[in-house]
Amino acid sequence: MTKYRTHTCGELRLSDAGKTVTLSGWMENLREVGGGIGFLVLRDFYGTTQVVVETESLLQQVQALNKETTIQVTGTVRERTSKNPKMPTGEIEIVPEEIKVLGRCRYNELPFEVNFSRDADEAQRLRYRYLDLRNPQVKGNIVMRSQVVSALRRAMEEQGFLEITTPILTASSPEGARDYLVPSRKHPGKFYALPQAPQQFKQLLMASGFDKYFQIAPCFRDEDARGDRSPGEFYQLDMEMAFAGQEDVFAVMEQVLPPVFAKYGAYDIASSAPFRRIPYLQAMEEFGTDKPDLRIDLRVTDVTELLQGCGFGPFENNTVKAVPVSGCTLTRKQIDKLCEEIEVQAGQKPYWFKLDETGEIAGGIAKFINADPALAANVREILNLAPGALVMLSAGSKNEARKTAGVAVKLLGAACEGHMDQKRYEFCWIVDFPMYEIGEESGKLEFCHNPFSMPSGGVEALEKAERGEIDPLELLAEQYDLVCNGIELSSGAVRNHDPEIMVKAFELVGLGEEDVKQKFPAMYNAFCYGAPPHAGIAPGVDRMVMLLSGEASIREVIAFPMNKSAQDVMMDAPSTVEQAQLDELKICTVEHSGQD
RNA sequence: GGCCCGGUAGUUCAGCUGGUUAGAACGCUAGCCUGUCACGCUAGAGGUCGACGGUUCGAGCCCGUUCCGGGUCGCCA
Repeated sequence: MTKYRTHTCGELRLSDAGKTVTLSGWMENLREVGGGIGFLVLRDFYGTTQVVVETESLLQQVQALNKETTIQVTGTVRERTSKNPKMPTGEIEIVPEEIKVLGRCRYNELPFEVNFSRDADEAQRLRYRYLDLRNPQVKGNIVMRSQVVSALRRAMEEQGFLEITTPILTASSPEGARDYLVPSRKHPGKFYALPQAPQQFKQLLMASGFDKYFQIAPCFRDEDARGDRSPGEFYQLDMEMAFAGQEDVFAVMEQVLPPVFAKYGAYDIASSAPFRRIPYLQAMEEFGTDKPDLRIDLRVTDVTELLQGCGFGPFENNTVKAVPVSGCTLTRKQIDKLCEEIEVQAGQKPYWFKLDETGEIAGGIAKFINADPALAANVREILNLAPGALVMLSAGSKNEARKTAGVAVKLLGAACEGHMDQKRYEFCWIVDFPMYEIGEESGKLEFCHNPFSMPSGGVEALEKAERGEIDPLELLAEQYDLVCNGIELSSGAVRNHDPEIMVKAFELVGLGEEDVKQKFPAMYNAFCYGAPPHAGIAPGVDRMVMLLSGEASIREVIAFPMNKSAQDVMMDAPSTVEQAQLDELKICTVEHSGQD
C-alpha cells in the first residue's frame, strides 16, 4: 500500500524534531536565498510547512517545477535556526532526502496567484474555482459551511426531528417562481419539475403521521440572481412539525440557531430566546422594511402632516417620512454620496437637512422649513433634534416613502458612528402578515404570501370577510418571517390543514374547490383523510452561512457557484447536447433567431 | 427586461483637455545573493487598450452599436 504521508502540513511542532516524516501537498513557493539554499513552502488542506532544500541536486529538481505542482517530501524534522512565530509550524522545517512529483502543474503562469485569488476577477475565479479554493481563506468558508450544516443537523436531531429526503424530480407547481423543467423520456411531451421547495412533500409527511421532519433541502428556482441570492439552486434547513403552532416553531428555532451563530459566526453574540416579535405593519412604519436590522437604533417618523404645505414641491399631497440621526458628523460630500446610494437602492431621491452647531436648520431643503419659524420650531421639537442632527426625508406614495426611508435607515446606520452595534447577530420574528393584498397588476384581491397559510381566526374570520363585516385586507395570516441583521432568513407559517378553510380562503380571491383540487391535488386529497394541524419554516442555509462568514456575496459560501447569469463557467453549463439525446426525448430544437 | 458601474500585459490596476515609442505592482524568464518566510537586488520578455462602426490630421480617451462581467430594480407564492 502506498503511504502518501505520515503527517499533514499543519501538524508538526518542535517536539517532532528528529523524526523522519513524509508530507504531501502543493508547492506554494520556492524562495532561493543564495548559497545553494532554497526554502520551499508546502501546502495541504491543513496548513503549510517549510522544506529547506540544501543539496544541489534537490534544488535543481525543485527549480524545474512550477508552483502548484503536488509533491511528496520525505525527510527529517529539524528545529529552525530562525523561527517564524506567525505560522503554527514555524518552529520546524523539513530537511528532505527525497522529493517525488505526484501531480505536475503544467503552467508556470497561473490565472491568478492562489493566495491573492480574492482580488482576482470573479469570472476568472469561477472558471478556475479549483485553484481559487486552494486559497485557505476561500476554502475556510466552505469548511465553516460544512461545520454549520453538521451542527444544525445535530441540533435538529436533538430536538427530535427526523431527516427525510424528498423527491428531486417532481411535478411542476402552479404558483410561485419559474420552474426548472426536466423532459420525460417515457412520456414524451410531459415534464418533471425540480422542486422550488419541498413544501408540499413536507406537509404530506405531516398528513402521513411523521411528527417532526427536517431536511437540508436543495431548492430550485429559475429566477434572476442577487448578491445574496444565488441563481438556480440553493439549500434550506426545511422543517415542519405536527400538532404545533407558531410558538412551537419559534421555540425550536430559538434553541437551534443562536448557539450555531455564536459558535461559527464572525461575531460571538447572538440574541437569546425569545427573539423580538414585530408585527408586519409596525416594522413597515418604524423601520420602513419588513427586514429590519435591529442593530441600528434609527427609526422612521411620519411627518406627512407636519411638512404638508411647507412649500417644497415633492412633499405636496404625498406621504413624507423622516429619519433623524443625532450627532451626525458626515460632511456635505458624504451626505450627497449617501443620497446617491439611497436613490440607487430605493429608486427614489431622498431629501435632507441638518442642524448646525448653533441649532440652526441648514443645508438641503432647509430654506423651506426656515421660511416659517413656527414650523422650524415644530420640526425641532417633534423630531427631538439637537445641534449636529441630520434628518433624511423621503416622499411619495405610502409604499415609496416607506421604502426609501427604510433604505435610508440601513445606509445611515452603517455610515454614521454610534448608531449601529455591528458585532452581533440580532434575530427577530416579523409576525401578523396580511393574508390578502390588492395585486398591483390585477387590481384584484390576491394572496399576499402563499395560499398554504392558516388565516388568523380561521374559518370564522374568512366568513366575516365574505359577509362584508370586515375588510379582507385586514385579515391576518399565521405567517412569519425570520430576520437577522436586516437579512430575511426565512418565511414560515402555520399551515392551512383544513380543506374547508382552504376552499373558503380561495373563494375570497374568486377561486373555488375545483381550483384547490387542481392546483394542489395530492395535498388537498391527503387533508381530506384527516390531517394534523402543523407548522414549519425553512431558513436558507446559504444566507445563514453568508451572515456567519461576513461575506457580502453568497457565492463566497458555495463551493461551486454559478455566475449572475446562471452559468457554470467551469463546467460550461448550460450547454448544448447531442441530437441523439434530444431525439430520444422527442424534443425538436427550434432555430434561434438571435434577436431576443 | 430597465437603470448604474466596469472591460488596458498572465493577474490587479494607473493612463491628464484627444497628441511622440501605452505605464506601475505582482507573476513569469535569466543572472546574482548562506536563514528566507509577501525574501532581496539587477536585467529581460510580455499589449488586437472587449468587438465593430463613426467623428478627427490624429482615438485607450469622444459618439453609436454590440458582447462580456458586477451591482441594483422588476422577479423570487
